[in-house]
Amino acid sequence: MEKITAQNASKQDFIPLLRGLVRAYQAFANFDARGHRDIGLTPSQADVIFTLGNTEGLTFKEIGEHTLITKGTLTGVVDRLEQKGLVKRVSGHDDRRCTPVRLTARGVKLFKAAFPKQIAYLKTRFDRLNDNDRQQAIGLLKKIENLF
Amino acid sequence: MEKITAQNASKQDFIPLLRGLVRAYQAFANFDARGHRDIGLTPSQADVIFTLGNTEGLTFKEIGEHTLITKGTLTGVVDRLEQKGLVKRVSGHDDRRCTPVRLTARGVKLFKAAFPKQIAYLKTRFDRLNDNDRQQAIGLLKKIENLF
DNA sequence: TGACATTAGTTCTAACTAGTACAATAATAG
DNA sequence: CTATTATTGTACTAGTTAGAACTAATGTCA
Repeated sequence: MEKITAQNASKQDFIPLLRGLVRAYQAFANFDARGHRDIGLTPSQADVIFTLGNTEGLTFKEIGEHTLITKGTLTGVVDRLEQKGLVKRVSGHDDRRCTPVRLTARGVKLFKAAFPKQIAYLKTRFDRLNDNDRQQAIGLLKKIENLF
Repeated sequence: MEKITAQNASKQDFIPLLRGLVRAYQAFANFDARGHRDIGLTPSQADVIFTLGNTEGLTFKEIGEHTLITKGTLTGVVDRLEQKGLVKRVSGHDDRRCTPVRLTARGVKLFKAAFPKQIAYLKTRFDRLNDNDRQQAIGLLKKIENLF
């Protein structure tokens, strides 16, 4: 139970875990982003398109909960997707504060082409991890998420 | 070996792992950022200050390798830290392309106060994970990093 | 040595990011 | 019913982000 100082702080037992989490995430995120770039979408834009796929439209709140994009950011992301003609804001929700967002015909077309392609692209790498490791990792990552 | 379609793509075995990784990282990053905000630093700025602590100065390349901040971004981060008087660019490196960055006296003072505090803050949460889980997670995260 | 490639850091751009403040709407309590 | 409170999405800000083009300095090789 030694006091933490500027000298010994880096030697805490949990630091390798912290660094492992950051590096694993970054490695994945960079790889994922390379796939999106071929489609002409940013990671956030792809995240929204893929979330809206196979739905009849979702509100900003729902999209945000699924993608972890905060609402202030989401306004801009949806703006750009709307400019590209891939989604549209819809009116007529029971709660008039809510604005559902739907894929346009072009958005659906892009979704159907790009989503399976991106999943297949990711699968080539994730498949290198065996079932046992994968299951263990899922459990441990859930525990880590719940620490915070 | 079924073909991946827009319908079944979300049901691939690796998706829960992908989502677990993203959510664990985000939960950690948000918690970490709350700690930095009390110091008046952004996560990237804190990352640089903490990397420079206990060194005689590091080049942009070295800082980038440690923090995973790309060089284009790092220029701006160091600019702002220099404006705050926390770091300074130093000349005199053997390789005249290199620009070492050092903490100023104020930077050292901030580092010595803030670094142990942030580590202690993170430790309160990471300590809730037992040794066995931590060791397993470190190994699995390394495997995940190496997938990409 | 001279041509060529590589590396370090800067500059610029488009986009994302969290946070705050705000307006419109809805829910709740008295 | 009405005052207060909470929720939804937008506007705005400062800062981060990756990528590409660029300059200066270094390394390589013939």
